[in-house]
Amino acid sequence: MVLVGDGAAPARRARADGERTRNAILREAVSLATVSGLDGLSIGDLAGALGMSKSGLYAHFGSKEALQLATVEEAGRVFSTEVVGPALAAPPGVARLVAVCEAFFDHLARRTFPGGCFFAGAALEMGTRPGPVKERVAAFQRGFVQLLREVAAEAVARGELAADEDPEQLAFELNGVILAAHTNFVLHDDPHALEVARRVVRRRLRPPA
Amino acid sequence: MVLVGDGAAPARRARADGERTRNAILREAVSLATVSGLDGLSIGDLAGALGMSKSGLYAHFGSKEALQLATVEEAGRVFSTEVVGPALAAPPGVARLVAVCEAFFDHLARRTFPGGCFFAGAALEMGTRPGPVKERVAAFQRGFVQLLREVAAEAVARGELAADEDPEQLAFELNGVILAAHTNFVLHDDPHALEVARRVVRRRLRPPA
DNA sequence: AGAGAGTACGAACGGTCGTGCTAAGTTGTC
DNA sequence: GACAACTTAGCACGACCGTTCGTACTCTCT
Repeated sequence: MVLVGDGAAPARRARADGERTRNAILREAVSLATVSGLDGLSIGDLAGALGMSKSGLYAHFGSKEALQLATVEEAGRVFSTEVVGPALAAPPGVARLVAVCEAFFDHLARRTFPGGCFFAGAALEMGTRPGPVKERVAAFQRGFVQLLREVAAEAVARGELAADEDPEQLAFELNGVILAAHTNFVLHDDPHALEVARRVVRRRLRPPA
Repeated sequence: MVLVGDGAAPARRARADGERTRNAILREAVSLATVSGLDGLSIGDLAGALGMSKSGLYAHFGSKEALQLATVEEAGRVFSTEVVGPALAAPPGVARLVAVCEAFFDHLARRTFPGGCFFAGAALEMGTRPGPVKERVAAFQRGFVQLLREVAAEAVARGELAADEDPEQLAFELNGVILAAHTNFVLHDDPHALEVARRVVRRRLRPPA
C-alpha cells in the first residue's frame, strides 16, 4: 500500500457550517434516542425537531445505521464529559469509586437527557439486534464496567477496602446499583430512587471494620 | 353502584378455540417483544410468526395498545410461574431471598425468551412513554421489588442477616444485581455474567459475622 | 336443527418509514 | 471572480405500519 488514508473516515474536507449542523443533529439525536430508543428514533422526527428537511439531514450520514453509529459516539463523548470526567477529578481509591457513582446519579438528577442514561437504554434495546451498532454499544458498556473495576482494584490495593474484596464482583455490584437507580428513576420519575442508590453506595463502600 | 362488573373485561363469551388462539398469540407476543420491544413488536410480524392473518389476530384485541396490555399480563403470568413460584418453594428467610435471585438467573440461563427478561426490557422501553402500558409495567416492577423487600425483611426479623440491614436498601441492591446480570447476559451473550451474579448474591447474603 | 355469536380471511385505507434523485443555494479556494 | 465542493430542499419510490370493512366459516346454545 503506497497511500494510507487517515482511518475509516473519507478524506473529505468538511465545511464549518456543515460540521456545526452535524453536531446539532447528533446532540438532538442522542436526546431523542433516550426517549424513543435508538431504533425508534426516526429521521423525519429528528429533522422536524431541528427544523430541517429529511433529505438535508440524511445527506450527512447516508444511512440510518451510520446515523445510529454516530449517535452512539456522540453519546459516548457526552457520557465522558458528564460522568467520567468529573469523577476522575476525585483522588484515586474509594473516593473516586464513590465519585463515579455520584457523578452518574447527578447526571440523572440533572436530567441531561429526557429519557435518562443513553447507554442504559441502548444496551437493552440493541442487545437483541446483532450488528455494528450493538457492538459499539457493548464496547462502551464494557469500558464503563472496566473503569469501575480498575478504580475498585486501586481502592483495594490502597487498603481502603477489605483485602478479600474482588474488584470484578464489586464493579458488577456498583453497575447493578447504577442500573437499578436508572430503571427506578425513569420508570417512576422518583428522585427517591437516587437517594436510596446513594445510600447503598456509601454503605457498601465504607472502610472495613 | 347497583351492578358491579367483573373488572374491565367485556361481558363477551369466548369460544374455546378462540381462547386457545388468543393464548398462542400472547405466548408468541411475549417472546417476540423481548427481542423487538413492546413497541417494535408489529402485528404483521406476530401474525406471520403464527401463520395467521393480521386481521384475524387483530380481532382478538381491537387495538395495538390492548394487545400490549394483554402481552404484559401474560408476561406477568409467565414470570410468576417461572421465577416467583419456584422461589416461594424455598423456606422463608435468607434461603428464599437467595432462591428468588437464583430462580431469576435460572430463567435467564434457560433462555425462556430469546431476548432475556421481558420486564427488564419493557421497563426501560416504556419508562419514557406515558400511558396505561407503562403504568402496568411499572406496577409489576414495583411488585417484584416489594417481594424482594418483604422476603428481605423476614430474613432480618429471623436474625439471619445483620440487624441494621435495611430491607429497602437490600431489595434495591438485589434488584440491581439482577438488572446487571440481565444486561450483561443479553448484551454479551455470556453466561459468565450469571456466574458472577450468583457469587455476588451468595457473598452479599452470607450470615453476619 | 336453526339462530346467533365468535372466529378468521383477504383486500384496502391513510400514514410514516428509510432511501434515493435532482436541483438550487452557500462557502472555500485558486 | 470563477469553479468546485459542500449543504440543503423538494419530491417520489416501495415497503410496512395499525386499522377497518365485508364476508365467509364454525362453534355453542336453545
